[in-house]
Amino acid sequence: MASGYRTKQGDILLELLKQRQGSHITVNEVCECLRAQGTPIGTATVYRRLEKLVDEGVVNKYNIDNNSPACFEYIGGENCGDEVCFHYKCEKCGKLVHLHCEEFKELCGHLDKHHGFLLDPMRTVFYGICEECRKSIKSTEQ
Amino acid sequence: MASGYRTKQGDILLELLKQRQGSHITVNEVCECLRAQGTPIGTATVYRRLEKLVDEGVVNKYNIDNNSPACFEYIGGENCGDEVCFHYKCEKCGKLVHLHCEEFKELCGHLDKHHGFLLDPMRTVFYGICEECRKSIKSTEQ
DNA sequence: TTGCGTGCAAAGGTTTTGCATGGCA
DNA sequence: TGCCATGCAAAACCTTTGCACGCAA
Repeated sequence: MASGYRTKQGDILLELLKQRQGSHITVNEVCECLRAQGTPIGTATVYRRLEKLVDEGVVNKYNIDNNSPACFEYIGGENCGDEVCFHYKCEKCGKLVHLHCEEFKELCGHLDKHHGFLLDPMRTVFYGICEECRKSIKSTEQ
Repeated sequence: MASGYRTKQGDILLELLKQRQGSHITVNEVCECLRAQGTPIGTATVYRRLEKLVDEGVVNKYNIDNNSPACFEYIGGENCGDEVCFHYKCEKCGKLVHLHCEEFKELCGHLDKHHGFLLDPMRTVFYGICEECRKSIKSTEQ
């Protein structure tokens, strides 16, 4: 899976990502963290390594907005187990949540059979409003 | 609904968007089209007007990638009718396609009932590989 | 006349790229 | 030793912002 040379920087980056498993981190945050802990890595290198990790399926990349930086998250092919794993992002509070649900297997099957489209759950993010924000909106607006 | 002054540029932009109904267009493409037809509008103005139109619900904005420009589409509250409208983006050829399908109503309903999540079809994009690219991959790789 | 809309240019921020250097195998 | 990875700086790109001017109401 992993191609190319193994480098110290690669290990450092992967270690940080693993520590942050379950949450998301931007390239800028990665660089700041590494600088703070005394193991700085160049920005370009971080981008290049992350791109490879995304290709390998070890890391997910989320494009939340066009103007905010991309978010990365370690998944290691394990986090979501053998279930199909989706994410949804709340447009109000910004929360990103994992979803494990059989329903989505059906969705994948449907897209495959009826639309010829092979869905990539890793990269697909549902946008909308989460339960908590819906409650707070209701109680505020009325 | 529409607030503020009515201007010539606003009419021109809206007219172009209506002509492109059913497809997507970037800010850059908008500017080039208008320049080509002899009615140029400043880039900043296009951004500002589109932002308003998005707020008014007349136009949809899709952030497909972090590095590609945002796509805009005229809907006028009508285009997708009462159907739920989704998009999928091919990770290989970059194609962005509309989907109209009852299946997604069920998906919305499921997310609502079982996960408390109010899906925003306007902003949700499915990523994966389209039919044509799947065929070409098969014939190329093997 | 008032004040929003426009257009130009500049700024802001993220991501990519070129090139010389350093490190892995 | 050969080649990929790294790091710095510069470039590229999309989008936003400041400000003076023009136009709608």
